[in-house]
Amino acid sequence: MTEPTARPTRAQQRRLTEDRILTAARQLFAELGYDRTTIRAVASAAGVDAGLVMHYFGSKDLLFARATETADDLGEIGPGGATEALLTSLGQRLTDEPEASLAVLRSMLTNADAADRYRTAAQPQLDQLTNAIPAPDAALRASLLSAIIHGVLAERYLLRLTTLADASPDQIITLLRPCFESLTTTPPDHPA
Amino acid sequence: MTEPTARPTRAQQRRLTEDRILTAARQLFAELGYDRTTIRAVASAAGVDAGLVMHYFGSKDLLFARATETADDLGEIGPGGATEALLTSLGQRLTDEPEASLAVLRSMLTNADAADRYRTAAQPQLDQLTNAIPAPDAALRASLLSAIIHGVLAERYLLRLTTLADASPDQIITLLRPCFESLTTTPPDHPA
DNA sequence: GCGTTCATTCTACGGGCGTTGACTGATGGG
DNA sequence: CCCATCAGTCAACGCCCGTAGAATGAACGC
Repeated sequence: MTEPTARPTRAQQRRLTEDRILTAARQLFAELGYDRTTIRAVASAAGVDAGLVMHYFGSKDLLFARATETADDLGEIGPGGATEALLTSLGQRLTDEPEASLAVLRSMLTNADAADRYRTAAQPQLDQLTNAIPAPDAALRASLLSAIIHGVLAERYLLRLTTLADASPDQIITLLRPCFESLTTTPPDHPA
Repeated sequence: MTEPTARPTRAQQRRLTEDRILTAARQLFAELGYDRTTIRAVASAAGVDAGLVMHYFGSKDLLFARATETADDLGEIGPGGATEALLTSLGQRLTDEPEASLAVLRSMLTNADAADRYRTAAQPQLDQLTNAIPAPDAALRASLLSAIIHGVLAERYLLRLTTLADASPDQIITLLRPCFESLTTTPPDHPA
């Protein structure tokens, strides 16, 4: 009987190496942004040669696309449940921010392709959110909510405004709840 | 009598050229961010040689610092007037966003040095805002307000999320007012 | 066992970058 | 009128980047 951990098959090895590369890439893209992240740096962080990264991923752009593939979903949004769905999602992203999400966030701003890719990927979620908001300007409200969430994440993780970086997710969520509520619900009509 | 527009003195000429360079730099930094903006591109947009830009500004970093010098002030904030002060300032920036401000916004999110410089520059305003908020967690509230504003500006001008890019300042401000109010005022106590 | 596939490395290229310093020619003060 | 000053150009540097392709040696199918 062969040791189970003995020698990885070639396919396993390949998958392992690709994963190491992707992990390193996510970390560096998140930390430095697209431009300042070099293939050589990714390779060396993953303990391989730059040529291998090219061989496996084809180009820096493709590596970036693979590294930032992400499927953060809001899940089902019941009617009126938009606020809680958003707060839950935000809470998660404030607790353990996945590197990939940060990489997207940072790189959207420097890489036009990343921005496009993000726009396309985020549209369904934005639509879903829009549908959950009972207001004529639901689409704009949804955009504002998205902007607020990104703003908070950006200042916490990218800009590292200390007050915001040190705050607990609970504090932030408590303060933001009324905000989200006012945007997800139409105020009772009382004209002029 | 000499023609007033005849021949600019050497000092005038210098000032004019520096201005052309700074304008071009602001535009490019805002559009492309720090890394993708090259001195050569700035120079050619200003109609001069790259060497001249170095000669006048010393380095790319210094050029960036000069191009993004900005003094957007909130003005005096009376007690309880924080919401209106913020909305007014936001309204202005939604109407005619100056290039310099966009350059800062884009670059601070993608360049660590720019982020540092911004943090320092913005601290006084953040403090001012903090002092205008009557709550124990005023500092965090101020940070959140700043995050919201930046989030909205970023998605409107940098990411160009269409819904947000097309909306009128008034619409945005109307939707955001309750948000700002909930963050600048402590809700009436009603424990447990 | 053998030939092939494939993970991985090495070397090298062309290009663009920030930056430098020598150069040129107009300007302007004494 | 002359000479120092200064706006502005030009060519070159060293560096690092993304990328290509040949070389190597172990893993694997037959």
